Amino acid sequence: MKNYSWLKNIFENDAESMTDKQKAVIKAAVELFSKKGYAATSTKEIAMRAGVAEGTIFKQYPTKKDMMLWITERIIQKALFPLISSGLSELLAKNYNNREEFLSDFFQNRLALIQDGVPLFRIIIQEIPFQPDIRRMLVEQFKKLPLLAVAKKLSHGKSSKKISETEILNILLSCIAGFFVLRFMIMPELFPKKRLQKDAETFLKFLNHGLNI
Amino acid sequence: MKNYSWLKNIFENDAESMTDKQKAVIKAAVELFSKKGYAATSTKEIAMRAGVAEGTIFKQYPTKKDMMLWITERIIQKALFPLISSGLSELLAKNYNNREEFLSDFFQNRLALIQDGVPLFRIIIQEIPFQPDIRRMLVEQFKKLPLLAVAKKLSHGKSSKKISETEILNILLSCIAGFFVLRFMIMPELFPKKRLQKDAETFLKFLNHGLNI
Amino acid sequence: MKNYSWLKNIFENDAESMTDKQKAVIKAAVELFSKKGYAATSTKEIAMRAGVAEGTIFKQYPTKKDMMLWITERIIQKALFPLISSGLSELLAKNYNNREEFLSDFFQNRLALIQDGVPLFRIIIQEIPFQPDIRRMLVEQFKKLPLLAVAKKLSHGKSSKKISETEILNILLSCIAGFFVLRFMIMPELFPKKRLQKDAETFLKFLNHGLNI
Amino acid sequence: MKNYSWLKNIFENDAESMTDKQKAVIKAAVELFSKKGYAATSTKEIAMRAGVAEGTIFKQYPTKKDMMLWITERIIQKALFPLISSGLSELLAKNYNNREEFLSDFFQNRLALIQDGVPLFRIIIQEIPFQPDIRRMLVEQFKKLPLLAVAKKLSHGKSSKKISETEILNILLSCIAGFFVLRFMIMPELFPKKRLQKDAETFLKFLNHGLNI
DNA sequence: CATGAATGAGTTTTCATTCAT
DNA sequence: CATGAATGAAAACTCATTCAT
Repeated sequence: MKNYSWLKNIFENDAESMTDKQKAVIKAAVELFSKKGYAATSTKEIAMRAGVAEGTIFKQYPTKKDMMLWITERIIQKALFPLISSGLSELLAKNYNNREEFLSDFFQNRLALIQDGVPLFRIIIQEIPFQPDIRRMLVEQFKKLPLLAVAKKLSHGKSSKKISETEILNILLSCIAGFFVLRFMIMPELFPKKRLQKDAETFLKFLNHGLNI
Repeated sequence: MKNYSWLKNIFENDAESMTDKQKAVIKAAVELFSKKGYAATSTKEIAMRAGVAEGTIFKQYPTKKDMMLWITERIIQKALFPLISSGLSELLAKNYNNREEFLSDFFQNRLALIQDGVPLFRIIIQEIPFQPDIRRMLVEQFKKLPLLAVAKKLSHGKSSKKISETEILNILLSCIAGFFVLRFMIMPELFPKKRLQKDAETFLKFLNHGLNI
Repeated sequence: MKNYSWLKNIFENDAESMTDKQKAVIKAAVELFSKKGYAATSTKEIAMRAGVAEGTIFKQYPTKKDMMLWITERIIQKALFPLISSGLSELLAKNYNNREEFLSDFFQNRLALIQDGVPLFRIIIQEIPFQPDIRRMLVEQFKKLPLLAVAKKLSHGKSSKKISETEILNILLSCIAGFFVLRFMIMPELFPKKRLQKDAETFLKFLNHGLNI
Repeated sequence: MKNYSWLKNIFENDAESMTDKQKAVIKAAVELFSKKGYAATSTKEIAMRAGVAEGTIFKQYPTKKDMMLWITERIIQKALFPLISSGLSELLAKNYNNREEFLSDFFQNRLALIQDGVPLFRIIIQEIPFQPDIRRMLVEQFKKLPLLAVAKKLSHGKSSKKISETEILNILLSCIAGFFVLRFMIMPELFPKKRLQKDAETFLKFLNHGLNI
């Protein structure tokens, strides 16, 4: 986990305003929150892992919770949101012969990035049920995405159109969320990473067929 | 949440060996673990909500963690496992005209029960990433189920059979997990309960079509 | 200071509901607050002096401030207020030949009690400027006293009556407060306790003459 | 409190050796010590209010306590002592017809100055019980004053001379201390500032009569 | 002279757990 | 079986102070 690439994005805007120690604190916190959960991680542990004094943490964030909210906000804005939205407009503009090709483009490009971001997304998923703030932030960010346009594009398959775009979206989100949550959070032991690529392909075909309701 | 029906199942085997106070402790713990998470719930809170003295908790379980493991074990054995397995053999024995009917029978019958058990299942989902014990228990229980038989039955549709039964199972579990996790844990605000029944029907149709890979 | 008699009054209503350890906490806190001030006293110090664990303190009072307010409230209600009011109605009912006799009765009887209560009153005086709660409590208690009646009695001397009863009261309170604050809080070194009795007598004569405005 | 005039006196000797920032630190410290007390004021707060970095404070004074002692020393030497002594020799030299005139001159001239200095004197009064250094300093300064001469002058009224000059002094100090401490520290709410002038006049008359023991 | 990041000892407070009653 | 006072270790957080820049 030492060098997962999303981390640098987290500091994007603040790269210069933050010292190395401050970044080390965030890195340590992300790693520990991801591994043990927010509530089960002590500030002392974070400080030790970051190689700083405990007081240093509280210079940056008034409370432990503030730190967690800063982190989750950045994860959503700098890792999760870009992951979903990057190239979405190009994707939508492009003229696809069929839906499977579209889905494939959308999905496959993101697979490696998603895997890389798993430690970050675990934090979001873990804290979402307890932090309305995070839920609000997520909804806000999602509203900015042209998700209905995507759904519209997807409904232009052989579908008999009895199903609304919102419904398509819900189904898609449910399935994709399930695909990753099950594999990376709930039952990682049951899903070897080697098979991920192949599983994803099958899953895509399934999705494509499914949308022919 | 006052009287969700699964709770009585939890005490099934121990109904007589447990006093009312002991049951109250478990009930309070379940409610609080579900609402705030295990690590963020204090034994003092549990005692207060249960209306017992702090010491009473430790008469039944030597540690807080023991209590949690007892609870999660019971949830898996008395609520989650029965939920999935009940009537499964009858279902398998029955001769279905088509797959959709089978799926519908399987799914619809369980919808109300699932909703009822949400507070219990939340605890499992929340603690799974941090407790290998729970993961192990889950895998063990699942092995007892004729899931592959179900998958086999499902593959006898119009499917072109290019897809293995294990793959069908994985897809099904992913989608169903996603359907409920998204709705009951991650983004409850976005999915009004009134629409649950209708959403489930659409989702079923989608699953059925999807399996025609 | 080991056994100043006011302390038992502090526990009056709660004597049975409080354990020995709880009382020891209060005693230690009173002594330390009086000696070092509230803000400069740590809960660890209090616990050590009381011979209890630090956690014990917080079983009784949610915060250190709560403990201080409980203490100050009791001091006002069980030590300061009774000190002033005790026997006041009898004093007022009695027929005095002259004012000096009245003042003398009022003052002299209280001298020993005041001295005894100094450690308690120091806490009040020290915290009053920073705690509006205490000021409010004090005003409330003082309103219950027949102070204007006392002032009236005092104005029935040879006074030419150009001065209102409220003014008499203010003067009296100012002087008496000054007498004790200077001696017991500001400059104890300058006022040997041996001379207190004699000083008080002179002071009384001065007051008596002064009221002949 | 923004511009109370005594403050400039505090810097008198050091006006040139101190930078604006250093003066701002002292001003902020005085205001905060006066409002919240020394022990309850953090150096961070002082730095923020002064608009300087935290480190700046420790360039001038090695420790927080040193700063407080510097401040209290200056208050005593540059505000409290001059307040009492200014014009005292002239006052003593002057030939007064009666004592009331003398008292009035002494008292009235100082009323505005005292009011102005209240925030400064509060610090002294608050810290006196806990800082023997301050008590020593105060006694030292007071010894320089011709207070006994004042007392002698005051005893040359209609007094029957049964009372010593020291006793007169003690009485006077007690009463004056009480007058101000009650009004400006203990119970400011009960004494509207509008009435201060009139109250002082009555109080003076009372003092004058009182000294006719 | 001034800064502010960093420190680490100390403070208040929480918490799971024990045990005498 | 149940209580709740008591514990002490650990948690979150504060603070005066240092030091490299």
